[in-house]
Amino acid sequence: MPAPPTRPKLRARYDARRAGVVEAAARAFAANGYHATSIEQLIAATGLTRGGLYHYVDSKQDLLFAVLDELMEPLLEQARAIVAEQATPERHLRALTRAWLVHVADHLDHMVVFTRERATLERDPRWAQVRRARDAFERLLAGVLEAGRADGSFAIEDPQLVLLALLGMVNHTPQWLKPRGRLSPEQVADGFCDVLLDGIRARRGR
Amino acid sequence: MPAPPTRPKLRARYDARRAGVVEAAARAFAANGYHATSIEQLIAATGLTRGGLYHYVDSKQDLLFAVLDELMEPLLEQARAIVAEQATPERHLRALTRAWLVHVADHLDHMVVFTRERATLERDPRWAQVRRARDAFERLLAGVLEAGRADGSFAIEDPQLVLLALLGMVNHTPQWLKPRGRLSPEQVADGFCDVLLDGIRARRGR
Amino acid sequence: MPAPPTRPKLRARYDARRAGVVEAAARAFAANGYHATSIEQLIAATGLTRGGLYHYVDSKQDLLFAVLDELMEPLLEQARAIVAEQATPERHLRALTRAWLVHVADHLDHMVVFTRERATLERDPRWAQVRRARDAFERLLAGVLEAGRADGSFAIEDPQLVLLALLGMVNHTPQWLKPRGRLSPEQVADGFCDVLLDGIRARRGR
Amino acid sequence: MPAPPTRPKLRARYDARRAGVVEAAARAFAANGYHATSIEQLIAATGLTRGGLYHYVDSKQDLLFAVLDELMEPLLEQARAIVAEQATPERHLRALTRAWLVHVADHLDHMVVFTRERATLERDPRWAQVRRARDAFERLLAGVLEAGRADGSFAIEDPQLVLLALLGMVNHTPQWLKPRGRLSPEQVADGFCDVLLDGIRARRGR
DNA sequence: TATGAATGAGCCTTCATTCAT
DNA sequence: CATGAATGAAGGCTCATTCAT
Repeated sequence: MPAPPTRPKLRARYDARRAGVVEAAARAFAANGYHATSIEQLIAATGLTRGGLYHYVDSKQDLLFAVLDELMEPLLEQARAIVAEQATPERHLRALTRAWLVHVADHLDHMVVFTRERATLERDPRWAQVRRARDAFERLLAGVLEAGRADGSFAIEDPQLVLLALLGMVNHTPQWLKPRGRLSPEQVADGFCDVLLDGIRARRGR
Repeated sequence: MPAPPTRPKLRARYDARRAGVVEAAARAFAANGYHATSIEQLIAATGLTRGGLYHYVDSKQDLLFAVLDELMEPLLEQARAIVAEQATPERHLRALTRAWLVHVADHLDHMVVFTRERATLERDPRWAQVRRARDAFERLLAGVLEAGRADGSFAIEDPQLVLLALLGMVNHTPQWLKPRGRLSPEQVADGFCDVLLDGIRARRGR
Repeated sequence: MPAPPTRPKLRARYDARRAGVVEAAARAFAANGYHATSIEQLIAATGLTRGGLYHYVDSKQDLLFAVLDELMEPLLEQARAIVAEQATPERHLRALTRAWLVHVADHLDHMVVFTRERATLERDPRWAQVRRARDAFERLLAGVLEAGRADGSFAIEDPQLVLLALLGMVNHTPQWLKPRGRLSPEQVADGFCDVLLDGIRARRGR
Repeated sequence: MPAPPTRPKLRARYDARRAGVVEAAARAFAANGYHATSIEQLIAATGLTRGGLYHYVDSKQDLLFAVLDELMEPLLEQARAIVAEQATPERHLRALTRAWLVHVADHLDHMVVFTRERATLERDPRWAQVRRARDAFERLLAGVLEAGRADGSFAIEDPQLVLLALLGMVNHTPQWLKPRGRLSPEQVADGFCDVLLDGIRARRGR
């Protein structure tokens, strides 16, 4: 991969093409898995030539990380903005879950790649950065749960387990959520929060 | 792969060795991913030679399905036995979740392989059988939720969403559950059921 | 095998190299048999590398069919041109046999491969096309014999048997014909026709 | 291959089984080619086990030569008996061709193997013996033609070419002759001799 | 800048044969 | 006698990547 062009006009075209490549890679990796996706398929999907692809990309692994960077960083930013606002823990929890699920729904391919290729990635130093972002996001969630416990609005026995339950619900989502399915991402988020907050046991007065 | 021996003595040894191969494959596939695991690594892990491995196995993919068969079929059998017993929906739910989580904890590698290699497998006809078992298990869970709704013990707005929430919690488990971790599989199961049934909202009288 | 280049200059070089590969394959397959010829031998014969060979060829079998396509199609074309001309059946027969034998002599390797690898090929769908060409050629020969019988110049009891006799003579030719042997292909063709037409029995007035 | 048993009773069973193996090998080699036939297929065809097969056979190549020995030696013996009898060259020629074609018809598989696997065999010292038998047979045929020329009954311009024509006709036969086809081997032999002797040109007085 | 030919290590699998039991 | 587990070299093929043009 030669250095990207510096003149703005060329740079714009370059960036657009690289984005297209990453997009195509996300789709292909999600559909067939990273290892089972060949460079050949990628050039077919992008319309580039063999050599052309390597103008925008250092290596196949580079593409994998490019996909993941599009996933975690923006979500983390949003999440930080949400918890920075003044609100009750429940409101924070609901807002975070909504933003999170919308983001997931907008990046189904990226999510699939993220959860599947952990083994592929773990040995690469760049993985640490991706993981840092994910951990930071999870800590924000944990903080909200803790805040609720502290102010008495949540009755949580094992905070870690509750966090893992929520992570499970949402991270499992890409396995079944369809872009134009019965439920919108927001509805799913609300439904999950309802379950998490109130459970499904029938009670008098509900 | 030649036909397995028929004489009982030889057959026993044969079966034991094949089981060892499948076991090693599960570990390797879970650790590195199916595609990134080479036959070379497998023979190193089993102590067999290149050709020797193919006495017990038809192909690498055969091994993948052997791993999955060990996962789904026994769980499904247990689950059927549980729901066959007379009990309240809550008891059924708790028992199912316990059995399920214990099984998952005993087959962490298998689970990791199962959730990760879907793309690898979906084109193979044997996948249909694995999927059928999984679907049957999920239908048992759905049936229990429905029974609770019918007898008024569960207040569920969207049964499918609740089922997906539970599936998410448990299927996500192999990502973090450690064999001798802080919580036993039974504790995790109980914790998940507590959350699912009662939620985390603080209420008077709890 | 990537798609062949489209720019004429590159295409020409590509075609020439592919032809060289097919040529070398014909030689090697004829000398050692298809199965006993390894890709290794082929790359040694072509000067290409392992991977380089696969730029010009899809598979070893592809090479086998490439050899056969060079054999049958051009012969069939020539044969059609010959029978299209106005002439007596004897002249047609002699012209066909000459063209045929010259073609065989120019493609000794291809012929050897063709007659030997039938079993290898018969399961491949491309074999049907090769066979169609061969059948068409044989039908042209049969037509000439029939025309001779119709116009009274040939006295044939069993046309099929005569055709098979001629086919045998010529198809057996690659087993013994040497490129610069005592007899030219034309002489062989004429000799065969003499035998076929007049036999070897001594008669008064010959 | 251990030494064959010497006690007559055991020897008989041994010989019968070995003959069965050779028979199965002939069929398999003819159908699929020598290289494409695996030992696995052979044990399936014979009902023996892997190791059992090697009680009757030294190696796969051994089998190939066993097939060919069944082919050439008996034919040569018959041919010698025929030319040893007092008769005209034409009678000799007709008798030889009949015996030959009957033998070919009874050993279609062997013939196919013989003509196809030349390349496989040529490097083996045992090939010399097979070839010697074949050459001897061809010399007998050549002798008959020569005798006819000498006594004035055959008018032959190029004896070698005529011999090659006849060899071609008959050796090509296994490509199309079916066990219970329209023509018996004897009819085919007679037809070939008719063509070879008298040709197909219409003449007054025929 | 863009091309596509070329690389060569590495992949999964097959196979004839041997030998301890 | 017979078995079938084991061998390990060799097979055909794929693939991410490089580089002369």
